[in-house]
Formats: sequence, C-alpha cells, structure tokens
Amino acid sequence: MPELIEVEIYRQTATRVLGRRISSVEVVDPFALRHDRLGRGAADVAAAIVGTTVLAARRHGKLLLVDLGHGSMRDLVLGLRFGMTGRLLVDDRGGIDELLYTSDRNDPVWDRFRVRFAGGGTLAVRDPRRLGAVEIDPDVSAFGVDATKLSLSELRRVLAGSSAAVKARLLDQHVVCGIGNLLADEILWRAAIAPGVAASGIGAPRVRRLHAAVHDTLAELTERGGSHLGDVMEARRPGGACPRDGAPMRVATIGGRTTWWCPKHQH
DNA sequence: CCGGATGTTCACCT
DNA sequence: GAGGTGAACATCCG
Repeated sequence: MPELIEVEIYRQTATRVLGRRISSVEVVDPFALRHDRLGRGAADVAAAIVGTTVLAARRHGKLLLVDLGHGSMRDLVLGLRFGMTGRLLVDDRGGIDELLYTSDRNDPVWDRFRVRFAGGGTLAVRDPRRLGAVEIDPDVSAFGVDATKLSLSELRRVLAGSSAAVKARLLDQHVVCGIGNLLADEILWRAAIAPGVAASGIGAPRVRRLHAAVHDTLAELTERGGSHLGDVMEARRPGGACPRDGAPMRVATIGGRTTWWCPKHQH
C-alpha cells in the first residue's frame, strides 16, 4: 500500500468531499467487507451510509477513517484500507497518479467501493489486487501508536523485552502503525541498524538513532512524495550496492517480508 | 511460464 | 504466549 505516507495523501484527497452528502452506493465488492466484525454485506453498508454527510477525514497508520453523520453529529466511521495496490479516487481523480507495483492501466472494473454524492461527484477505492478492505466502525483499539507520533520512550518500550527482529517489530501494526516494508528498510538503513537484530538487544544510543531515523525518514519521504522514494530504494535489487558505502547489499526474508540491507554499515 | 511485488489475516507449527 | 511460516486475495512485470 500505500504505507503511511500514501494514506496521508489519500486523507488529504478525501478532504475534498467534506460536507458532501452520500446519495448512493454504486459498488461494494463483497470481498472488501471480509473483515467486517458483524458480517455485514453490501446492502447493510449502503443502508448505513446513504444519507450521511462527510464530516472529517482522519488517518491512523495505514487506515483511512472517514467520519459520517447527520448534521454535525458523527454517527459512524467508514474505514478504508488499501492493501498494496489500492488508490483513493475523488471525482475520478487521485492524489497519486501511480503506485509502485501497479500498472499504468487504470480500469474502473477495479473499483471495489464507490459512493456518489448528492449534487455530484464520487469517492472510490480502486484496487486491482483486491487486498484492500472497507469496514464500518473499524476497531482501532488494537493498533499501536501512529509512527508519526512515536516518542522516544514509546519506541524504547516497544523494543524492550522482544526477542523478535527489530524490523518485524517496526512492521507490527499492533505495536507501531503506518510503517510498511519499504519504509522499514529505509529507516533501518538510515539508522545503521541491521534488520535482523533482536529488538531487545538494541542499546539506548542506537534506540535514539532509530527514533530519529523514523521521523527523519517520514518527513523526508513525505516531502519527496512517496514511500518508494527513499535513498536505499535503488539498491533493493540483485546486485545492488549500498548508496552510502558501496558494499553489496544483502537480502533475506525478515518479518515475513523481503528485506534489503547493507552488511557493512548496518549492525 | 514462474516468481514476486508498499499488506493483512488466518491456520498451523516450534 | 511469542514468534515464525505459508497460503490466500489478483494483476502486472521482468
């Protein structure tokens, strides 16, 4: 997905529909509702949201939260998740034209969820691979702190006492949310920490370095406009060399994801 | 043709 | 209980 940075762009895109009233639900892929705790179907979603007005667009990690209500009263929250290939389109335009690993094709048959507003316009989730999801009143209680708000003491706490690889810890949305595979590799590369080291084995000076790298990376890649615009990105390929010191990059599966790192400066 | 790709959940191991 | 693995979803690309 869309990691935190892309979803934040989607959130800003979604603010274009603030104040609009939903007049109809045009598409709901039943598969997109697979995580609904109450087992609601497309008709239930339509019944719940038609007639409501968009009050706010918020983000928690990689989850986009759209507040819906009548008047200024919030009645429900629409949760949109984008998987790896989902995009948000407002009035058939997206805030992001292209995503890595999606094609240049932009086919409306991939719209998994689409609403129409009274007075015109639409909001849609277009997701070729169908990895995204739509939820009414999603449970956000299990999520960890949003990565943009991660304090040094919180980072210290989530690393302490865990034998898991530090990268697995950063990717665990129940611990810290918003960081995906590319951001995690970039953050650890900048922090000079090897992704496979046990979280609890990272001493205080390196935790401070990691904390700084989290925020520097998020700020800089937000400025550049995408999670895929990190310095180490070009080296994430067979034969890639570390942009910092030229050493051959290593690759392994860590935290269940393909992981690239520099064995020379990341320890 | 095959394998993998910004993700998440689940069953099933150790 | 914690942590790891592999499958599933569907499409495109090398």
